[in-house]
Amino acid sequence: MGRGKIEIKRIENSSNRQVTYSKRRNGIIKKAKEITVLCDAKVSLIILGSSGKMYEFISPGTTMIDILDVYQKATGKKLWDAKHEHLSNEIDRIKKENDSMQIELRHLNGEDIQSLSHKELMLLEHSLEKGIACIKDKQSEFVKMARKREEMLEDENKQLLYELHRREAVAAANCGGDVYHHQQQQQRVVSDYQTHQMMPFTFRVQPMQPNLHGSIN
Amino acid sequence: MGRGKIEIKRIENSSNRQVTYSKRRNGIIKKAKEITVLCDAKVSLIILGSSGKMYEFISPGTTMIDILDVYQKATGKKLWDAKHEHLSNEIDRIKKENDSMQIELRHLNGEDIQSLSHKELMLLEHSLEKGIACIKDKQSEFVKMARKREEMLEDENKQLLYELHRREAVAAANCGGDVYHHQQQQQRVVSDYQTHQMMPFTFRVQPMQPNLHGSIN
DNA sequence: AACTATTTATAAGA
DNA sequence: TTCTTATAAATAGTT
Repeated sequence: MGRGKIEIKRIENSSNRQVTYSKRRNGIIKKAKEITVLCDAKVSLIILGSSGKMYEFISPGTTMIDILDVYQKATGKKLWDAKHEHLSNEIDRIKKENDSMQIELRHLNGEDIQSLSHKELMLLEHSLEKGIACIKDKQSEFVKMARKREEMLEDENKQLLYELHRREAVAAANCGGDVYHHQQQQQRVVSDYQTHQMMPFTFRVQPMQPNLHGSIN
Repeated sequence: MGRGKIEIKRIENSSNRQVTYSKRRNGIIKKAKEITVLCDAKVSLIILGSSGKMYEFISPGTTMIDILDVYQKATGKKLWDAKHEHLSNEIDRIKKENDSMQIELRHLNGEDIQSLSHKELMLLEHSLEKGIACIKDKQSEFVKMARKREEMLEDENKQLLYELHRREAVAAANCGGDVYHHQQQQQRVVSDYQTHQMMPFTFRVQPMQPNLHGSIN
């Protein structure tokens, strides 16, 4: 289809080849568009010339991925499947692990235990009791810690109370005189007064109730 | 290019469309081959008709994967990368689920509870106790079942024992005479003797101990 | 890039 | 489907 007939073999003249490439490339893409419209066909067409520039046509209404999925199924060739097989296997493996954990959790919650044997129930119970024992341990630690803090606060209160009374006595004796005379005697407790300069405050003198039911952390 | 000019729009007549599809499909594939030879081009062409059958042409000297690699780089579109990403995300998601279940399981086993607050420990303990309660329920069912079976066996034993004594008495009276005279009186129990023909056996006369610690199932 | 002679593709008919 | 053929379309070589 041209001024002369040509053999279908590589065009040796580079610029002729380039021109022919350009013309025929457009021709093919046009044909691809036409068959898409005329015949409801799905076409994927990629053309790479020696320049490296890429030309493509994908029928509207589909995607490269759709077409390649069909291609893979039809040819049995693997494009990305091989790469994904490994990931898919990984997913399966983890999902199984997941399922068995889910079952274990349900059992530990006392759900779905209809199918368990007596022996399995015994093991389960044992496990639960071990869990409770650990938690009770931990909780008694909390209680001990609370007691200790309580005792410390109580001691501190007593000392503060003592110091307060002592100062009141000194103040009464000196009647507006040198209030700070003995202030180095009780190092730890007095240090707060040095910064607060006799700010008014209240003492807790009753021991704290152990706080077992609120959050400590 | 035919007897008449046609508009480029869907061919409504189905058989015409099919014929045109077939002709043009061959035409495009021929053109693809030609441009490959004439111009050193690399072509990937996939055509899907409404029949579902796939036609393809890949320039000799290259592969679909080669061309698609270029395609991905040129377009920035993700073909298998997209799927890859999706699978990776899926794995991440499941792994997280996995981890949290693992932690929950460890907590239920009383492990790794150092970091838990008092409140969390309370919830955990409550959950464990609920689990134990469910299991104890189930176990008491087992015990009831065992009791029931035990009672049934005990009754049966009593009846068998009674029957045995009766026969011994009859045998002593008749002294080798008609042993089977009254054998229809106790239907259910006697039926076994009919098949076993006075085989020697032992009775259990003590009640069974409840079997709570072995497997019943 | 435009032109155009010619080849090629193909629409319609058999 | 396939063949035929008139005609449309593509394009090789030219400008």
